[in-house]
Amino acid sequence: MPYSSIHKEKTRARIVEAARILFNLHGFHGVTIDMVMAEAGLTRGGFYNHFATKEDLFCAAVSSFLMGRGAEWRHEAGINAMNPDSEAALQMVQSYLSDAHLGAVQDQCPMIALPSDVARASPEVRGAFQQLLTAMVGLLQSSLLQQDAPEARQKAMAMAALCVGGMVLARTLPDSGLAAEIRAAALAEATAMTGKPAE
Amino acid sequence: MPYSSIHKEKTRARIVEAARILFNLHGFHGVTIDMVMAEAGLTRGGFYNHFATKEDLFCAAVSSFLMGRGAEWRHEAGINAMNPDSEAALQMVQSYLSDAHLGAVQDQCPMIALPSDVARASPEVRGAFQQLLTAMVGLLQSSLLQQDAPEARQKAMAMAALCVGGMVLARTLPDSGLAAEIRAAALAEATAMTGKPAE
DNA sequence: TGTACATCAGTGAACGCGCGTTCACTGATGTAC
DNA sequence: TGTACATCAGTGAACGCGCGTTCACTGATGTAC
Repeated sequence: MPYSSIHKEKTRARIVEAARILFNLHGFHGVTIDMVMAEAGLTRGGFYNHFATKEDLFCAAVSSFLMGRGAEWRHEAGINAMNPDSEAALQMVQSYLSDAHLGAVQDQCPMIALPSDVARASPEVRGAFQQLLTAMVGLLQSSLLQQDAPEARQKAMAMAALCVGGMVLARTLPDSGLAAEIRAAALAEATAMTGKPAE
Repeated sequence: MPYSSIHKEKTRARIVEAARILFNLHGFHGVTIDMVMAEAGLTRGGFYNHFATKEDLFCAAVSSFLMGRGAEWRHEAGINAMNPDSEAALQMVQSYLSDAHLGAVQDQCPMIALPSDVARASPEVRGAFQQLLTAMVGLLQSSLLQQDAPEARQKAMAMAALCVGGMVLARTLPDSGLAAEIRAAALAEATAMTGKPAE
């Protein structure tokens, strides 16, 4: 058994991380296996020791956000189901719709950077995408003051749609002033959903 | 001057229409010049009599939605700035988030079908995309009861973000039940924004 | 402890294919006479 | 009115390039003795 058993895992993780960043920047078709492997400090041919196809890599890259930046978010916000806190939902929404999140394309949520790429990808990739949304909705719902109210799930879903929609639009508009206006509007309405009792 | 002067225009329009549909279905990179020209009943080489590059075609295709299905929407809703009507905004939101709009990928709004493709395209394409959003926000704002209130524009923008975000997510999720839930949540919250006085 | 070996992660050249774009050409059609 | 001509929309073969994937090979490293 040459090479320590964790050696391959580490290499694989490096490839996935490089891919996640490059896909965010250039989209699925704009990234080549060569680019990914070079960014990971490797050469082309070795790729197929780790993944069967480019689409498998895409799937792994989308998934990886959940355990990477996604986990940071969970921690930053200090959210858990035991500690409902409307501030936590507010912070998450603010963070998601922030200048920083819009500017740091490399570390953006794939739901913003890659939605139409994923929509046309395999069910596996779309499943990974769905996990991101499910996690986000769960996080938002668990941090709503009235998290057990029947409308809580609905509100959490609408907040997620506002966040993703606001950011997808902001990322695409060439007029950054208009983009900022959209994000501000989404933030304001999402904030309104955070604390108010369900009607 | 061989061929009537409108002959070329008609051919061009046929190419753009074929492109709009194919881009919606397969994305920018998933569509080839051959596919577009064949769909328009022409052959490859003639393409460059009408467009300088594939990206020019993309721009024209995105733009064309505004005068095509977009105009229908304006008409269907019977919206104009002189006749503010909260029903009109409601109808538009319902139509945008409807099963029919999700299912008819061919005629979908490009903001739903192509956001990440456009985000990585030229400023011209992004400008065409921006016109779609501007039109949608204008339509929504002009149909709000309190359209002159300072918050009216903010509400219209948030409603647009909800509509686009809800549909982008719904189109990408593999679980159609979850997708329907997201659309319903977006619709419910957007509806709530329609009629209530600004707070 | 030291050494030969077996394994397999990684290499890099090559394959096959498809795509955007170019170009010399054809032929349908409006116009001049 | 009829006909020759000029124009240019449309054709289809070809070019050049890049990409996903394959494959025979290499060499670093853990293990057996």
